[in-house]
Amino acid sequence: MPMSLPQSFYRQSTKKVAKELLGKKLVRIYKGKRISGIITETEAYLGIKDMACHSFGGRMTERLKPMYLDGGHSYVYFIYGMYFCFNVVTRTSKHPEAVLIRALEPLENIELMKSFRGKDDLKQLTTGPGKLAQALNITKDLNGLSLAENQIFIEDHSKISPSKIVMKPRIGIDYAGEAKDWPLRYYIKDSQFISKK
DNA sequence: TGACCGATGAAT
DNA sequence: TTCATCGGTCAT
Repeated sequence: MPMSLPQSFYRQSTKKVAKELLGKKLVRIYKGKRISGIITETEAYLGIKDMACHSFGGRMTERLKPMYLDGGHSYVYFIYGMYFCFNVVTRTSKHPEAVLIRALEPLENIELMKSFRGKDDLKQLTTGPGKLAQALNITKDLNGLSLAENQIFIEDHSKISPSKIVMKPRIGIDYAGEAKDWPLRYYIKDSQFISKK
């Protein structure tokens, strides 16, 4: 029986967590059913010194509260008036950093994902942060939760060797000054389930 | 109370 | 490459 990752996993450096989340399984429990996928793409957001990060400069508002929880909590935010993005909070409450989950390879209850997405194409179900949130029915209800609880959590699955991890600049943050070029986007080389090529 | 805008997606 | 999109956020 797989177990969800220990709290200690999330309290490591944000870059390390972002890389090591690749190959692990994101599990959402919906009405008693498991909806899951293998994490194929992530992005690290490095807190107060990272202009692309919501908590840049130490900003602290109602929306950002989950980022100031200890590592191992969820941070779900709403964007573009229609999508949710799912993040894993890292390190400790003194460091408002997180990892955005950008893409999954569908695994369990794929039919349920198709119905939530309103699409049949496997490649269109979870290849993007907004898409995967929709496929797993992730909404604001799941914001600020401990990943040790049983609504949404992450299980160990397969180890991705460093040679299979591609590093690139992050998506959609052109406004972020020098941080826009930092190679904080990670994905599994040759995976068919990536948000952009 | 309301002006502003985005860690996107889909179509082209 | 372009653009629809609109609720939430945050400063007032």
